[in-house]
Amino acid sequence: MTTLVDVAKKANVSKMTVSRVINHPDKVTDELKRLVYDAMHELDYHPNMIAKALVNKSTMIIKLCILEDIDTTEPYYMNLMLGIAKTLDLHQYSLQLVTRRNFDIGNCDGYIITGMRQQDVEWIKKLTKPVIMFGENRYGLDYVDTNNKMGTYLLSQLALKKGYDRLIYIGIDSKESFEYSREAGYIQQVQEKRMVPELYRFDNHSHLGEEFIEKNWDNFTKNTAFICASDRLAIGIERGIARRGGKIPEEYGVTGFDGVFLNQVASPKITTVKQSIIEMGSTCGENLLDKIENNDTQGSILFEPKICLGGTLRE
Amino acid sequence: MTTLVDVAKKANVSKMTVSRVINHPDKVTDELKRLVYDAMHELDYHPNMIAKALVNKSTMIIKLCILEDIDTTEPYYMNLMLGIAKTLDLHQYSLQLVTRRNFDIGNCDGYIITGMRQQDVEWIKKLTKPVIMFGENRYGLDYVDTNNKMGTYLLSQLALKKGYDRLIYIGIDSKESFEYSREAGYIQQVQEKRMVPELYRFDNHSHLGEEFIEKNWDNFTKNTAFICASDRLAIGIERGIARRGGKIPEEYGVTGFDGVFLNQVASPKITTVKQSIIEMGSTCGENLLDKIENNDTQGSILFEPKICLGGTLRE
DNA sequence: TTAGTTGATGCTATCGGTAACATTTTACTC
DNA sequence: GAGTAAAATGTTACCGATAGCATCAACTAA
Repeated sequence: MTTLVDVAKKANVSKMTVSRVINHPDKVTDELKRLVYDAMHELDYHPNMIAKALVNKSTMIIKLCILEDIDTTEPYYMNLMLGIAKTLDLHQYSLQLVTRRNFDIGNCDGYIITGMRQQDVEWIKKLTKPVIMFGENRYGLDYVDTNNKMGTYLLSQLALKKGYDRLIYIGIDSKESFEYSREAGYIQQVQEKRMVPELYRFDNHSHLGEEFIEKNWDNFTKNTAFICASDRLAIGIERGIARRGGKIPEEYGVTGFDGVFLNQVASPKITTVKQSIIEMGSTCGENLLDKIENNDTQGSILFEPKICLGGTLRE
Repeated sequence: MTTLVDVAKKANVSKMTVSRVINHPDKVTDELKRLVYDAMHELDYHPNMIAKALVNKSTMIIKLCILEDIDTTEPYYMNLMLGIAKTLDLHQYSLQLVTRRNFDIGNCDGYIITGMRQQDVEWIKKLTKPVIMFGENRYGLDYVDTNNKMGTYLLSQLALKKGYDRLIYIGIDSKESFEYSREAGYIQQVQEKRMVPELYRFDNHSHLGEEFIEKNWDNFTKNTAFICASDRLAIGIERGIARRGGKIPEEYGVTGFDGVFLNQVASPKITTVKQSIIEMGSTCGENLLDKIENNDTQGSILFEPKICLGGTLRE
């Protein structure tokens, strides 16, 4: 493998000059720069990241910590990893996939953490390396997420625009930040129209949505739209309505959130918020590397929700 | 961060002795060893892998190269990565997820490659670092895979034992090694029983299996079992039979291969070969690290197939 | 007793870079 | 053209580990 010294010899300069050409090119004359570039090119020189890491006391490793149990049937985490990996590869960083148990094994330059619960805040705040969360939180930890509030706000708005005159929110029965935000988006839209919010919450299983509809069918006047906090719940609602003979989208509207795999199974397809997890993961990586390399305190990043029209709202 | 020198000072020895305690403990007296261990423990010493990597001219990085288009809705690759990551973390290695395009960016100590086609053999054979393939091949490249042949052999055997008297093989129309092996397993079992093999091949989509059954229904005498090369195809066959009013498992048997997510959707569940991709990935990692660290030429590893009983064979 | 052998431990250079300081060159002023 | 500041380039030490040789003590054999 060619090293700095090889290049230096070829270009008849000291290795420091070569190093400067790479890291502080403005401090080297154009003439020498060209000499060095030529030599580098000729020898097919690639800097040794390990040596660099040693002097910088860095590791070129990012740990991705998934705190939830991983449901491998959901493409969510796979997409996240693909996105992160894309960015890291580009910058020659590599990835360690860790869980809470093996979190402390080995060093790294920064962390991406996802699936955080309240009890995790404490130890996460104690970390001494840059951290970015994937998924919103309200503990002051920087994060990357879809703008959840805006998502349900827009879906509610769309439902109203399509002429549904009653909006019911079907939420996830959990105390996580994203759920509060989704509720908030719905509530804001409804209140702006001087309507009364109606919220129900269930564990995130489609059959719970289905049962809810079946049991309470008589309460649901025609021309109602259900704004659901997840595609799972939306699919359940959809099935429930179908069972009771309700017509979607003519009589009832349904919206979801997420763009999970299950949506492919639904019929008609749910109108939902599509999240590009890959892109978000990629941004998440960029953000973290920025923090690491430029000591930048970026703050959080919200992705604007993209509404993905299915067949569960009119027109 | 504590270093060798810190430990050496604490233990009143030279840093070389500390290094020896770690790497060649047999060359140090027990007394010094204990002194050093105590000091290491007291200072919470962890070797700096980067420095180690620099002298060893290693990188502590393994590249995982997925050559297929990744279908993120399949948990396959997620499981693979989880398995690999588990092993690598344990050995302080980290992972780079690369595609053919960014394959050459940056250095590494070894490769895990999956989704290989024939055209890839050439460049893979030229790699100078240890390689292990995930998925069988017939080009002499070491691999980790389920014993595909044994899988269909056993499923066929089971179907016969359950009393089905005609076995039809539904294969995947591709020239990949695993498919040949699965066919071979079926053929061997059938020939041992002096029966005549009947093989059909389709692209790996359930609807193709379904259509095949519908169109050729009259050919399929009762008491036939379909040995399918994938759960996807098996689900299609199952649906086709159901549509035509055939009874599973009483009149017809079906077996699959893989244990993919879709099986959860099938009813009744397919009798299939369950592959623990996580475990296989983990072994794959161990194998590669062995090759790297011990210069070991391990050869391939076959996992014995585990038959997972569903409701598509009698009893 | 003394030379030779063996085993335990220490010393030094090295891996491939970078920062800090040292030195040389350049440019500009009077 | 000497004096000086600024810019360009070189020298040295160091990051944290390991290999190889040097040293030294203990033990064996003549």
